[in-house]
Amino acid sequence: MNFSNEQYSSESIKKGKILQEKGSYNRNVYFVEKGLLRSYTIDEKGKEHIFMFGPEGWIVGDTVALDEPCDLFIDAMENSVIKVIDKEAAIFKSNEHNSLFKRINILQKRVIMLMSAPAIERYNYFTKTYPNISMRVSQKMIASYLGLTPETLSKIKKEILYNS
Amino acid sequence: MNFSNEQYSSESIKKGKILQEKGSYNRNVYFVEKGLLRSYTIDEKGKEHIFMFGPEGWIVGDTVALDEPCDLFIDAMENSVIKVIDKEAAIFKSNEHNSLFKRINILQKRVIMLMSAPAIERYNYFTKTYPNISMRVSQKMIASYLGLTPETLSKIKKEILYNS
DNA sequence: TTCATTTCTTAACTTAAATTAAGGGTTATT
DNA sequence: AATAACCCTTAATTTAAGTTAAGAAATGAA
Repeated sequence: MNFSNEQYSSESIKKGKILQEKGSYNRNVYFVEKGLLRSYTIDEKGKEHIFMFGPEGWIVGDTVALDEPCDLFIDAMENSVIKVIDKEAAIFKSNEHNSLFKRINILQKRVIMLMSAPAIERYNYFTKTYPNISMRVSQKMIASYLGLTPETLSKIKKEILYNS
Repeated sequence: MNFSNEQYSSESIKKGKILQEKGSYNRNVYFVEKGLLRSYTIDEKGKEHIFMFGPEGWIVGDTVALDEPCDLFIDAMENSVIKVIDKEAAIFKSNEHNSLFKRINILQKRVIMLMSAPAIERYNYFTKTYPNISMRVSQKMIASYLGLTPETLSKIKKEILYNS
């Protein structure tokens, strides 16, 4: 990675600040120094689906081609400090290979999970993978990330309590 | 990419040949010169879920770290000609950046689809994205890729006929 | 502090997709 | 050619998750 130092200047943004709108064109991605970003879609019914959380050290961005409209909204879930990075620089220069590779792996696991795991296992997988994030966001947000409704998530959590 | 020429020698494999088993360790990925590969998981119930199809020009591989067991099986769906490529070479050398970037984008769109789109839209998305592959594989395989049962896919196709 | 928003939980009901099962059609194999 | 193996479709039934609704808890704002 190594956007932690040099070259790019930090920017403080407030909770709720929108950094990218779905359908817009954006040459930037965002390195999170402090705080928490998220990327998400809104479907035809107006329902939000969180694609990724971006806590400290993460890069949040849309991997759509530079000349195509974005698939995702990006906003701040907490007051945050970020660095705005040119997408091309993030991809083609620097030692980003490893990071891209990790990103693919996370997505690979996520696709497998979404296709094959029932709600309860998705939740267990999430809490194992992101123990720190689950404390910082609402259940509604976790449900949105898992592709569930908050009601279903609530029901599942009760089940987990009883069976342990 | 550019594994089409030089350096790596081609290998002919028969339909059904297994190139990677879930849980094994594999330093290789596979460039498809001719034919069709697939990567897939098998869940606890024994059900297959196709993760990706790999027609001509694609690289099929597991993006898990080198020292971790693979998440996916890989096998040949048609008699194929492939090049076996060292995973590290594929990632860290050569002009793979662009390819990795595209791969992430495909996965990004797939995650969004799996979270937000009902069965019928998943099918429509698939036929648009892979018009050539849908002729070459069974409906069972397409269903597996979409996270549906063959029965559901059959029902959906009938609906599409009636509403057009 | 009070009022308003948003969040979480619970329950009844609905719905989309899975499961099970059976019959017909293809393709492959001996 | 005959048999087996697999594939596709259809229908009945079940199940997991979504929807709707309403009240309690928490959070935020005036």
